[in-house]
Amino acid sequence: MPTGDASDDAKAERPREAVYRVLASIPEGCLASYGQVAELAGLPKQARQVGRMLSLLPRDTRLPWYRVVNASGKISFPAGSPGYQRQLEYLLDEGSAEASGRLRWRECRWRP
DNA sequence: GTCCTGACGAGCG
DNA sequence: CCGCTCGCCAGGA
Repeated sequence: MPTGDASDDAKAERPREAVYRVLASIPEGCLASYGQVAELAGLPKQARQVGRMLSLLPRDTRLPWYRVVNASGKISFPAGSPGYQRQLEYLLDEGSAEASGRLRWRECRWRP
């Protein structure tokens, strides 16, 4: 076999799994930034990749995607959009946000 | 192959 | 605090 592309497939799925793992490890009541998740997943400087993966998650996923916000400490959906509303709901539920929509940032360190 | 887009982030004025 | 630019990288047209 002239090429070792079989390992490429496995390689392509590694980042995805790593992100899911980190995502699932975010403690309830905490918030993490895309960049933080990317770094913990071994993908430094690739916050956008994390965002893209989250956008591909099925609606019925059990992963706490809503605990991920941007580095400004805000929801990365346009205010008022469906995604924004949904995420805000979850965060209100966990006490990570106020009714006004303002998020309560907490410096959370955890072990993935 | 190139060009544009995107649930981002840091830097600068 | 706001808006703009550039860097990063995967996907789709």
